[in-house]
Formats: sequence, structure tokens, C-alpha cells
Amino acid sequence: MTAKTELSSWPDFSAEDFPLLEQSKLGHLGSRTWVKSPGGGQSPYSPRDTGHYAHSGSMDLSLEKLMSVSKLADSGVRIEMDLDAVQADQGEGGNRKQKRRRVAANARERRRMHGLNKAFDTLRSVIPSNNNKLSKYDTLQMAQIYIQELSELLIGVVKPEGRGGSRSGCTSPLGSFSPEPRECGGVFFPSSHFID
DNA sequence: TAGGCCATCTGGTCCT
DNA sequence: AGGACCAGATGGCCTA
Repeated sequence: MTAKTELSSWPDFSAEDFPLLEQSKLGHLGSRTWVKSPGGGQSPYSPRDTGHYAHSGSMDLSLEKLMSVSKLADSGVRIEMDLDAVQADQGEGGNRKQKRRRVAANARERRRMHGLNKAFDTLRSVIPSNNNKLSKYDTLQMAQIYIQELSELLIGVVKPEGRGGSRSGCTSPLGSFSPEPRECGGVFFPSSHFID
């Protein structure tokens, strides 16, 4: 059975029922510019470690020429300085094109992963949890639980006095959370899903 | 210090 | 040809 067939019985919702869809339209990617600095931290391009970056506003104009510019849909133009690209340009003969393609692919991959992480952040923001940040794995687990609980509520399967009755030993994910998955009813839940 | 988590690079594969 | 996606490798940061 495919996911599509499983979901085919879901009621129809209007766009207003999904505020997250609206959130995703916001220009969250912005137009930051990160410049790799020598001796940087663990992730030379990661905004997380801002101490190792400088804004392109202070960039030399000769370097400005070598900036790779990429357009991101609905979020304006993102300018990304890549010193590796400069080196690729300065490479020797036949290798140059290959290097440039690799560098461009790296930049695309970074943007792709940043988009993925943004999606994880959005998902985290709608999952009830205590203050500690869920890992990616835990985020997916909790999302699965949360969706399952909400859908059960939606179709009226869950009865007020019989909550968790169909999953003996399982309790609502809306309570306290902590990682450490366990299995319950064929589904792998973070341990926070249980009350000991 | 070990282990978990994460960001990035890289090469391969598939698709347009 | 070029872009998207994926998985493995690598190395940094953080915490128990």
C-alpha cells in the first residue's frame, strides 16, 4: 500500500488549514553572504559559527568579480562568496572547468542542505517539546507521533477515557519529552512518548 | 576522552 | 550538460 492510498481517506483541507504552507513562502533564506575565513571553525560556510565569517560588504572588488551568484526562487538573489571558486578559476588548463563544476556542485549541495535544515527547524517549531532542541532523528520521530495523534483525534478514533487504549502502555506525545526511542505498537517512538 | 550530532565535501546516479 | 538527490567520509563542537 502506498502512502497515497493510505492518505486518500483524509478529508479535504483548504490552504488556510496549513499555516506552515504560508510560513514556507516567506523569504526565510534571505540574502546572506558568507565569506570563508582562514582557520575557520568546523563548518566554513555555516551561519551557526558566525564568528568566523565576514560580510561581503567589506569585500575587495576584485574578489567581487569572482563571486558566484545563484538565484533562489521567491527569495531574491543570494550571493555567495566562495574562495574555492577563486582557486578553481586560477587552476591549470583542463582541470579548471572540472574544478569549477565541483565547486558549483558543492555550493548547490550546501544550499540544498540549508533548505533541508530550514525545513527541520520549521518542523521542530510545530512539534510540542520541552526547551531542548530535538535532533533531526528525534524530530522525525516526534513528527510521526504527533501526526498520528492528531489524525486519530481528527477521525474520532481516540476516545476521551480510552486514550492509548489501542496502544497499550503508550501515552500521548503531548506530555513531557526526551530522546531515546522505543518501540510501541509497531512504531518507533522516542522514550519521551512513554510515562514510566 | 568517547560518543553523539552536525556541516561540508565528494563521487555516483538519475532526471530534465 | 547541468542540476537534484543520495550516501559515505571527514572533521569540528558539545556534553556526560
